[in-house]
Amino acid sequence: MSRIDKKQAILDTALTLFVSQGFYATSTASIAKKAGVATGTLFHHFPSKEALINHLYLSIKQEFADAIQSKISQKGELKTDAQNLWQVAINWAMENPLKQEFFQQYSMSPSIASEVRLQAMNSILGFMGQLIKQGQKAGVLADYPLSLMLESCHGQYLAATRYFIDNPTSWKDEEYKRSSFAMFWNAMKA
Amino acid sequence: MSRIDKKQAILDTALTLFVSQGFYATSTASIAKKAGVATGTLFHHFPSKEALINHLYLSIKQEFADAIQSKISQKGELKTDAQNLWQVAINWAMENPLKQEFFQQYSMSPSIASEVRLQAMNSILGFMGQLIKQGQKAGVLADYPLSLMLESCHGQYLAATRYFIDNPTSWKDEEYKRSSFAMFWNAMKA
Amino acid sequence: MSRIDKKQAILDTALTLFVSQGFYATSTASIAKKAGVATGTLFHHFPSKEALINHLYLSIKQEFADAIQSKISQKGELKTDAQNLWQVAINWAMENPLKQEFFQQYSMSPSIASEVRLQAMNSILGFMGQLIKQGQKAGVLADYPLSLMLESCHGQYLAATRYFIDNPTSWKDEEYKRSSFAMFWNAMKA
Amino acid sequence: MSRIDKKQAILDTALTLFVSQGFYATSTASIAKKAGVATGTLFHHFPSKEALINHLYLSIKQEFADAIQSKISQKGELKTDAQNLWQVAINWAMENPLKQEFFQQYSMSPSIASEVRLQAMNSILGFMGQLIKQGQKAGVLADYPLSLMLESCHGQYLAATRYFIDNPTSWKDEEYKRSSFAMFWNAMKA
DNA sequence: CATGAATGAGTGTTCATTCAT
DNA sequence: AATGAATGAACACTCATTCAT
Repeated sequence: MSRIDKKQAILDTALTLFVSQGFYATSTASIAKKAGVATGTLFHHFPSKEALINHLYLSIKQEFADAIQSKISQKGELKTDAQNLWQVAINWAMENPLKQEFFQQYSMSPSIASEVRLQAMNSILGFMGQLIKQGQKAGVLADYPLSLMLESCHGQYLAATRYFIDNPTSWKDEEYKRSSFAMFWNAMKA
Repeated sequence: MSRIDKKQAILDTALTLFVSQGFYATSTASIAKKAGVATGTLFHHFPSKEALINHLYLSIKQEFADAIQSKISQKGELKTDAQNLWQVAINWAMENPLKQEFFQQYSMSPSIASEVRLQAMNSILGFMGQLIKQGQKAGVLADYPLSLMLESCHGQYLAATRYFIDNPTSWKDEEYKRSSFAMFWNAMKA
Repeated sequence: MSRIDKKQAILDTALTLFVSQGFYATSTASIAKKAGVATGTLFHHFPSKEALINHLYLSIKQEFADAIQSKISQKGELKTDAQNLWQVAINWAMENPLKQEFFQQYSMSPSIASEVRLQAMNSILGFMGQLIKQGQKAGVLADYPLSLMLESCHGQYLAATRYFIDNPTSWKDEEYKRSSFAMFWNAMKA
Repeated sequence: MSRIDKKQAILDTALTLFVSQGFYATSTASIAKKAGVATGTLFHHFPSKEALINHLYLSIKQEFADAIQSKISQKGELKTDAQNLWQVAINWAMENPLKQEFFQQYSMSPSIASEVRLQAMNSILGFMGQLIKQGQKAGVLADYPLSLMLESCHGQYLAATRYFIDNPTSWKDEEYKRSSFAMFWNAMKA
């Protein structure tokens, strides 16, 4: 196993254990053991357990942002774009349930340094903010305060993924898919 | 200080410390000290630290449910009722920011036994479920799957309180108040 | 074993182990085990290993100062007083070889906080300083700079106890006893 | 940087760090880093951390012995020779404060193997022993037991250098210089 | 020779919990 | 019921040392 493999093995194992047992109930020793490395190796790559979870948080947020932005295109028809975005975002969650679960658990938790949380939030919200402003200019979206809309979007997304991850078959059901987008869209439309 | 006072002091202090430092970063000794009781006393009232936070969770959820249900009345006009409900619910959060923050942090956290979480959830959602079903029968609310709507409601509520607790002055601003309800209502309306 | 007994057992054991193995080679666990208490108990009485050795250092210095000052009397004839002082001080060292060894090892070591070292030093040196000044005024002692004389006294005392502890039978030999005092006294006399 | 340069860099850095932080508080990694070499390199030159400090101790003792012996000459007048010796020895300490401080800290510490300490001691004391014996034969020095006098000399030297290193300007003051030698000499003279 | 990633035994310290008073 | 000293398992983290490159 190469250097990079070891680092990745630590990150992967940490993700699994943090989600299934929680941050504090997961000892660094157990991460190292399950990842197949020595305890010291974990601390060779990450200066502390805190640094490990922060790194995990940021890298997953980045991975999510990259996945979304690479797959959506703006063709002009905003509702279609939004529908596409919603589908891609929830698809990502369905394909990465562990990572999504990680967000659900740690987005509000004091285990993640608040500055890290902010930094991650802004990278995504900047992008969403642009979209919403465009929609408002075009008269398609309601003129609610931007920051409130962003928080609402985020809340709806968390709620929808929570639901579909707990009930994965529903995501294959067109009625559920359509309903979830409808609630998301109607909340914001003009 | 009487028995009951001591028990309450422990609960109050635990709430404050769990929210500001997190469950695992808060030692039972520090709770006892700040509450002005001996370390052993905490364990006379609660068999374990886990039992303490579970008790806290359930009692706050109950307090919330009581506060809501005592203040809303169903006059027949569903939208007005909903508006009233939304306002009452967010008011409660604004008046009890520590308790609301506690929900935000622990609703998704493995610190709370999942059965306790479910139990608390159902007591509130049962009530909400009734309201939504009525609205659908009356043709005022859209016919989306009930469980999905409940999750969405919950998500919107969490998002809104998150926002207003972070920006308390906005809750005095009619535009923000109206906007937040509009998003909540439009998401669900027929 | 009572509370105080446990604390004392910890101090006694720490003294023995610190002297025989050194501060860093002595684990807190080994101190606790040999003292017959749990590891946590050590930290119940001393907030840290550092605090333990500092406490040890100060309490032994105090014990030495008390022992000396209780046994010497100033009759006016300074040389006789000095001889008495020298004998009492070395006797103390011979009767407390562990404590003397502790000084030898830790008086110069960075294991003891420098402020603690200073504090201890001053309590003894204040007393010695008085004696020397009296001797100078009486014309019995040479008019060397006081601080230099104090350092020299200390050095002679450390050297003598080092020697007699390594060669305990010599302390019963009048020639050695007389010689050691002669060097001490002649160094300072007018 | 050549092999020898690297080895010297390691020794120099080790000296600095051992003195300023203590042996156990100085990690081999920190020595290597500050010396500008890899961690493994340190272990190419010294089989262990222990070996490193022992080497350091012996080489500095040797350096001291060489410096002293190269600069003193025995002209016959013992007091003058002694004065010269005292001055040269303290001068060396003043010019090599780090190395002197190293002795102060480690001469009594268990960090240095006791056999190494003895070996170093004897190389110097052998030389001093000769001088004292000559002085006694010539009737200039008192007939105290030799081993006791050697220990006393050493103690006075340590005390004097401690003082002058802490108060470097005093060493330029003739009064202090004269006083320190006077105490040293009077202690031993016949 | 030189490197630095990897190792894993060992450390100081914490803390939920117990129990004699 | 209330206390707080005592417990000891568990933890995050360190570090001298090794060895493949």
